[in-house]
Amino acid sequence: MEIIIDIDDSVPLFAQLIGQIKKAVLCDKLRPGDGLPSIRQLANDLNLNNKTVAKAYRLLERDSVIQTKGYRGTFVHPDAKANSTVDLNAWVLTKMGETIAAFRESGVTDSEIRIAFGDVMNRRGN
Amino acid sequence: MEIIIDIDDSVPLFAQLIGQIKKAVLCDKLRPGDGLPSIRQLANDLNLNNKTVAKAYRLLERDSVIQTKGYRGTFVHPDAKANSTVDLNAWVLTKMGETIAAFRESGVTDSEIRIAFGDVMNRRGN
DNA sequence: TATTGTACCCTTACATCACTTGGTACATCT
DNA sequence: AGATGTACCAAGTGATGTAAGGGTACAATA
Repeated sequence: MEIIIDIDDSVPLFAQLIGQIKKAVLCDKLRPGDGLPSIRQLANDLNLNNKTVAKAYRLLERDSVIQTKGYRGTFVHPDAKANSTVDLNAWVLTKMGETIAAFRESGVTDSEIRIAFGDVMNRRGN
Repeated sequence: MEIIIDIDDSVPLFAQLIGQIKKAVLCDKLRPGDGLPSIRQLANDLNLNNKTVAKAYRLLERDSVIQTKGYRGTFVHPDAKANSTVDLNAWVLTKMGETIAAFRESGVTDSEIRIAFGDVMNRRGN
């Protein structure tokens, strides 16, 4: 598995990692059940921080592209290929767009929309 | 009509102005048809910038609390009292809260929500 | 004991936006 | 001429978020 990370790319490092792994899955370079490098090892290989790799892995597991089996390591999810094409962000983008469009049509200022957004996001921690 | 603006208050100046005028309407210190000071004059009286007062007036007119009659000045809206209690932001806050709650329950990261929000807001200027 | 994923602390750099102020200009009315 | 609301471009300050890094620690496994 070859992974290339470009520090100068505007795309965040963790996002690049996610993209590379998803692409590897789609190209059958990574097959369900295959083992992935440990967080620390991959971070060392790519000269990244553990936290950065851990973040990528966390997001990939949430999307069911990979599967972490505790202390035994991390593996490619059985349905990885299908889940690599699913873009959760697309649905979020659509839904968010509808909501904001409704606000704007009601005459709500962009400024007020931003304030409301900030309030809601801060009212409950992640 | 007495208006008190506190520079050291964390509440934005234009928001303070809006609040004061709405309160004056609710207390019958301002009645429908009453004339309001011109933007420039009020800005001068309160030691504010024209733009700040203009912004407050613009928002107040959007909410039908006041009515600008071109070059003849600005007046209190006939339904000002009713419209002063209506809080557009409340509806925005609720709707926004529902949308974000749906995202969170789907496992979407706060980070991703913010990115989607930023994308949508920037995709179409106000 | 070494390694696994995970969690928490704090810090840095960078970007974005809200708010405010400044100045200038316009068409319209009195 | 003077006043009205409105529009445009520009700038600085402060707050806040992301991304990334450093460091340390934990329980569970081989």
